[in-house]
Amino acid sequence: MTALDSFDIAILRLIQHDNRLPQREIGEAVNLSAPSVQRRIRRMEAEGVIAANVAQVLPEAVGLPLTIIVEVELLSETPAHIDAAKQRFRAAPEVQQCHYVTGEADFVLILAVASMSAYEEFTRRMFFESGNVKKFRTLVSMDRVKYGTALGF
Amino acid sequence: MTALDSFDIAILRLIQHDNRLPQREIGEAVNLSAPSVQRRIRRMEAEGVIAANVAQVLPEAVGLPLTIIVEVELLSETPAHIDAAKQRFRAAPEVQQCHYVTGEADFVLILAVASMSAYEEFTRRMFFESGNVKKFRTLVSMDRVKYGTALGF
DNA sequence: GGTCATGTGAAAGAATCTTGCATAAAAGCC
DNA sequence: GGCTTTTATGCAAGATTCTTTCACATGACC
Repeated sequence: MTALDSFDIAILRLIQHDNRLPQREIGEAVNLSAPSVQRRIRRMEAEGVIAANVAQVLPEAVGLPLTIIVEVELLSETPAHIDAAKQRFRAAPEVQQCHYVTGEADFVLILAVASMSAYEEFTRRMFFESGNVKKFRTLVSMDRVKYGTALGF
Repeated sequence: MTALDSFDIAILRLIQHDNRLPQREIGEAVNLSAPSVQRRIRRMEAEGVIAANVAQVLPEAVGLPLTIIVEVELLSETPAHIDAAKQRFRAAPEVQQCHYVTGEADFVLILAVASMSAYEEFTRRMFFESGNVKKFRTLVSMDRVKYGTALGF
């Protein structure tokens, strides 16, 4: 993965907020021609610097108004159990984000669910039936104050 | 905000993973003409159902390899203090996501920072100098197991 | 039945993306 | 220094995609 120069950074800064900006406009903003912008974007996509191009959907609009953050502590923390948990969480549709963390918990999950009962069902399925969860801590979001994947660079 | 039908849902399902899919291809996948797909996407953008169209940038690539999750508990929880905290967190470039939550904490932050010392500097600036933070709990991400804004619908 | 509102597809037009190519700057190498 | 190689650039043409127009179909409501 080759290093990014200031043009790449400037392009990323723009498209991480709006990836439908025409290449011509990006070019004007960063002082580059449209084809150059395009080649740089393609290169960064190929390198994985740009992980994905996505539309951000309002959770409420698709019937998932509840955002819930859960800290999960496992009983067994052997590599095999950790990996099994990762796979489980990754595969669960309710899980929007999942982090394997150091500190007082093993995992932090961010969920998008339809209701508290949907969350309860999730906890049964993912925490109790698996048999490897020691405890979990639930934090219900009242306000998604800041949301998205934009970075501060 | 008018309700979404099954076509809208099908379109969202596709573009929340790849918003550069040609309208023609989306149309073929959902059995609609390209102009129809386009009008639906426009409508959903205008209504806010589609909150944004963005490129997801790999944090490592732009010098922010550390993802840190912080739970923050405030001293004073008056509405004025809550709002002040929301503004502070929203404005901080390190803060990628911020949730105001019920439960054992007031806020959950997800940070993207360059290093542990950058994080320490952040805690000084945001937690100590503000004077309204009772305590905070730090969880450092070792693995972004699942990451993004895609929803499971 | 008639009217209105809404959504649709086909086709033309506009804008954007993509590629080929000649050139220029930078890097490596005698 | 002078040469070659590599890499990136802009221009312009071509291909693709997006956008608009328009006539038509469907269903709701009197």
